[in-house]
Amino acid sequence: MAEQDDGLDERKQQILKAVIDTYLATGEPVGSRTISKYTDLKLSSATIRNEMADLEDMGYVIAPHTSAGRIPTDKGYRFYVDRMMQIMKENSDQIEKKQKDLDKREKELDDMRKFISSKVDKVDDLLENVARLLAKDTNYASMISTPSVKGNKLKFIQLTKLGSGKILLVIVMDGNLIRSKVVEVSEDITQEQILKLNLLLNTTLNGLTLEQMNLALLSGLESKAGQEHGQIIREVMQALIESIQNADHLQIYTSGATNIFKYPELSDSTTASELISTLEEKKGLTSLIKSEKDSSAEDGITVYIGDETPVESMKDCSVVTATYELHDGMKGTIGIIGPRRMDYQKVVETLKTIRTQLDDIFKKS
Amino acid sequence: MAEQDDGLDERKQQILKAVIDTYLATGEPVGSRTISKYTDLKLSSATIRNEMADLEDMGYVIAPHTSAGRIPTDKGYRFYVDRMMQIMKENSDQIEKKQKDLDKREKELDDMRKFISSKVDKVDDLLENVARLLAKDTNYASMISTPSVKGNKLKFIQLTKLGSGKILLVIVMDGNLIRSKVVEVSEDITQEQILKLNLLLNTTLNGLTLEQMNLALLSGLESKAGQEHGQIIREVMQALIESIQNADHLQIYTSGATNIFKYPELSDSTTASELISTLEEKKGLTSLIKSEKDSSAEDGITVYIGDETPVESMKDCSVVTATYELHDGMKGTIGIIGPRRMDYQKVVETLKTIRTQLDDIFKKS
DNA sequence: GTTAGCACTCGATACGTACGAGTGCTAATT
DNA sequence: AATTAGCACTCGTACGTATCGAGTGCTAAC
Repeated sequence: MAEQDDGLDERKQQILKAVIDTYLATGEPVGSRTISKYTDLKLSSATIRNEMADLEDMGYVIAPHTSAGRIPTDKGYRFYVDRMMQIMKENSDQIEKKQKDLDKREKELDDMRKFISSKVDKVDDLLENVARLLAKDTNYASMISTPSVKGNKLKFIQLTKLGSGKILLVIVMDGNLIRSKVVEVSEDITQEQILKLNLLLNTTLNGLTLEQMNLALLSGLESKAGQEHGQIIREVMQALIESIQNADHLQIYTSGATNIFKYPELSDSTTASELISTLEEKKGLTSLIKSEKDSSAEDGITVYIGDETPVESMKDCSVVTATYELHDGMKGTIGIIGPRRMDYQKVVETLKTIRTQLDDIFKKS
Repeated sequence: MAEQDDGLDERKQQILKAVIDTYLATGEPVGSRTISKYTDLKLSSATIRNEMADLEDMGYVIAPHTSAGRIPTDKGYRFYVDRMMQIMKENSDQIEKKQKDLDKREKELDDMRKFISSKVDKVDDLLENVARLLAKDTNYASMISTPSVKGNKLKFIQLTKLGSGKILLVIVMDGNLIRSKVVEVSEDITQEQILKLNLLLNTTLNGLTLEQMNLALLSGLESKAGQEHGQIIREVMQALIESIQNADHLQIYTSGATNIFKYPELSDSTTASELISTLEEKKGLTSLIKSEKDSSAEDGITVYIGDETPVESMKDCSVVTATYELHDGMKGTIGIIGPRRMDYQKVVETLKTIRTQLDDIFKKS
């Protein structure tokens, strides 16, 4: 019965786990008698009561009122999750999935493959669908961000004269991401000017990432081109710069916001309203998106419990996020938003699976 | 005191209007005494009571329980709205807006102009913003659909060789709508083949609407091109056909879903959940989008009250829709979803204003 | 160290009462 | 004949009280 690092002996840990497990399942405060029967450790309710009193003193559980069972505190959840993650990591090699789950996942994978092959060019639709899938599968709310394309290499730029004063600007990046725009210029541009400009742009910029095309380089290019071709060129370049800067437009898709009504503790009118609002507006979600190097969680999965979340309106929720990678450094974020008493195990597993699938998909294309 | 067409004499109409007006304002059943004081018609509560009893018999109002005031029925609302719309139409010429409103609207208009001029190419963003504006302004939920582009004329098609086996396809339509896609072909295509194909496509298709580019024409073109250029061409054409058919992808933006929590009668957990779900999923909203010629409402404004709505989950709501026009025949739909007791007058006016602004904006571009 | 037993707490539920807004009806008034 | 005053009645809401039971903390026994 050695004391653990957290000051919880083995038995306390088991009891805490039992409390959390049953609370996750039922959503109601769990009493000593329940634990006494539920667990395989042969202990009477009285003993459990004593241990639970200790756990309460240590801040892992709390009793909503005197004569109720205990529910986990954030600290309790945190301990539970950390332990779970550690165990998952240790077992990650010898994970042998249950066949049932495998079949289900395989079906989902198929669905996605089918979908993606039908509309390869529509990354947006894909992500939206993934969000939907996630929400449906987990019964929580989901979000997914478009991967950053800042690190994406430019493949091809093309200017085409459209009509008088109008130029079509098309940018193609690695992974076949396309951005296009019609640029209005004040004076007419000749066919030769366009051809020259095309050549200049492609030779100078080809293979560079959007990041590398910093303002200095571009405006240097602008003045260089300007010397040769005058005012109109400057306008085109200006539009190009804008386009490139806008190309990285971060977008977030959400789904299953109404799933939160499945959890009474979140169904309260104002809580729900705020929550759904943030999911609808999307702006508030950016703080959930992983920064470049999130060294703390090397596997890219982060769990925020209750107050830990950076999003104000999610104080009563837990949030699990994972990152997926397009290729080197181009990360997107997937997130699940649910009640504190979410099925962390399942969510983490699901996120891992989906992440892998996304990685595969993007690697292929 | 002549009997009106609806069997409601002038006084009953006034009382009905008074009931609805105050109910719209307060959201609570209104009693006879309130009316007696509120209106300018000098009548005692007893008289009002008698009249209200009549109105109840005729089905215009209903008492939620014996000792409560009356609330309007759908029939009552319908009468009210019809009358309002008629009056608005009659007065449409001599509408002199209150300066306050004008200022406010003008500010909104400015906001939109500013926004639109900054990102002319992003129709999507514009519409999303309009939805947001509407929701914020009215305190109801809003939706807006992208205008159909089936009637849009093709301005320009361009194929460009990207790399081995990859061709960039760009379609530019009237109003500078751009669709682009990367097409993968099994064999390489030569530069000359591409040039020829470009010429063929532009000469044949230029100026046609997407509608006119029916399958027959395109597949005719396909076989014609195919004779000259072989298998690869067929693949390109196939992609083109797909692109054109997908170009008209109807999209719906919604905003302010959480506004419904401002109305207790909709805040019930399941009602709200269903409602927000439909707004989130968007699919169910297509039935609100106006068909080609909705002759019944010549001004393009339609009011659905309660059960009248075609959307199942909105049985407890009222929905007001308006159409805006890009140009001939290219219509989009704007909609407001709120409680039965919505401020119909304000909503209709707001929709009319926004519609006009949208029309202006699209005519200009 | 564990457990049985017991008094105690407190939320949930049910029920009774008081209150008041609003009605319908009748009789008086204009 | 239409309007109004008056009054008994209805019913939802608020509130206080009683009961119940799940679960606790504590003490004493094992």
